[in-house]
Amino acid sequence: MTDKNTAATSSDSSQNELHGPLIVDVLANSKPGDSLELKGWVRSKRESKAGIAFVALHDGSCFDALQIVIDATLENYADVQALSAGCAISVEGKLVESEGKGQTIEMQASSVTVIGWVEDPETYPIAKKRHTFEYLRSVAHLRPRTNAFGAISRVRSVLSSAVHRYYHERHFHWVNTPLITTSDCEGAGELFRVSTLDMVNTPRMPDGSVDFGKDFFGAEAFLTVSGQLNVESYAMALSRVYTFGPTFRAENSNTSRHLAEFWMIEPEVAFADLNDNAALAEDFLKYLFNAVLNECEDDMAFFAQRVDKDAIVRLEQMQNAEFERMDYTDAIKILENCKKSFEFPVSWGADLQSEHERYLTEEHVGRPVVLMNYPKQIKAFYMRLNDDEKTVAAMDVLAPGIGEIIGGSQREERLDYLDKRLVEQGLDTHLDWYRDLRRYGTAPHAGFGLGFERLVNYVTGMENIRDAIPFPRVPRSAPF
RNA sequence: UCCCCGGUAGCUCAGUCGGUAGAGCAAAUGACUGUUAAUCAUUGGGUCGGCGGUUCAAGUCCGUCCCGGGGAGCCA
Repeated sequence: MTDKNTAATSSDSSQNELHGPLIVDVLANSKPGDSLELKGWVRSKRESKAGIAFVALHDGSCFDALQIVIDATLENYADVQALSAGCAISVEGKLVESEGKGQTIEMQASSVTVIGWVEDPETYPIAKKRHTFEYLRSVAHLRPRTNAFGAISRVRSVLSSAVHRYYHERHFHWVNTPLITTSDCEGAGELFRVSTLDMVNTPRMPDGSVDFGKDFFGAEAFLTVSGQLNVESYAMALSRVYTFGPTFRAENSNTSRHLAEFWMIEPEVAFADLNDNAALAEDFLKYLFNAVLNECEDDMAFFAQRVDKDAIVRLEQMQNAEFERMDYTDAIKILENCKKSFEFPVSWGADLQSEHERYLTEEHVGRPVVLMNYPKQIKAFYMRLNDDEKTVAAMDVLAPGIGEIIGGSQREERLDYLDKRLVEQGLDTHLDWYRDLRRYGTAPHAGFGLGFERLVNYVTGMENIRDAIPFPRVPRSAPF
């Protein structure tokens, strides 16, 4: 489809040829005296009836709006007077140094064209006032027009780009694992069924059970809960790989940290052990934080001012701090010996509760903690059994304020050990293809999963994961 | 799924002892020659989440359902 004659390939500023410059370009590159045309939406309008109107024009390309100064002598000034928040307009004019205090540069308009009116300013859901995040969730199709959701969107996009850049620079290859799977044992959570069967007249087997052989894939199918098993097969050929895509869990989880549809990043590295895995997780997170600090200065300043005053400091301090690495067994000792009284008991062999994780990362250490080597009975079948035969080479990265942000492990590469775990978990009749990876040139390998929305929240200081994804899907709610 | 809290104007909330509703913001209109969440004045705006019950009378009390928030479990 590429064509050397298209405009996009004939210029080094191709983005500008779509419809004139964006405000981000103007603020970075233009100077007083330049004439240009801008298109965007009205954030606010202040006017002095006797002769002048100020419109804050926003196009989402950056945090800032550009102030447009409009003289009453303009022939369609009545239109300008009728503008309200949300109107789409096109403005031609000349950049001038601002006489006002809030900005250094502004545009003196020579013409203003209204592209789209707001039909009823009083009921426009994004009125020129503060709104709660809770309310904005109910107008998720309009909330990107606010400062906060504009900023979240740009940070999310920059993070996503940095994820790919980080791995690309280190010769990891992006593998697009399937979203539909017929294996019901990927090891995490409840699954969403994918089916084209008639739910009213369902085909049945003689014993009355559903005949999934007649279903679209000829077998029971689900939305994936993880791309890990699939991406392991590519790690066993391309050495360094990662997935980055949507994931689905049909858990009835009603918390500020869970979504039914979320994005996950899962690197998988051949010939790596658990320590390599922990080092990768730490280096990766630091790279992402650094990217946001460098590329989203204005957006981060907004979060620090309006959402979480520590938003920037937290990421800056991370650059120098080593993540604390701690064995599960040592963590249990710390929890048992600390004076704090917990609601749930602490004992070796039990999974840590939220309150325990929070104590470790927030109070005991005060920065991210990598917890390693968990009891095998509380972890998944694919995690590598340690020499003590009691623990597996698993790790969780816990972050202050957000809890588990990464979960990963060194994988069991020895077929006999893997088979033993599969039998223990009653999965031995499945996953022959996964066993093949251990039969043909097996090798140590390790990887982890990073919840992308949890990362977005950690970076921005936002508290509810429903605000970290454009259109959140949670139990009993998938509007838009 | 469990435990708490909530649902009243476009938004955020108040509403006393049960007696048919109020504020701020937003909006509209007007005033002001440079505003910055402009300011000042005026005006309009209500199925009090749904259903049922108690009562002469319910926003208010009772039951139930729905929706939202916080926390827990599960996890990323």
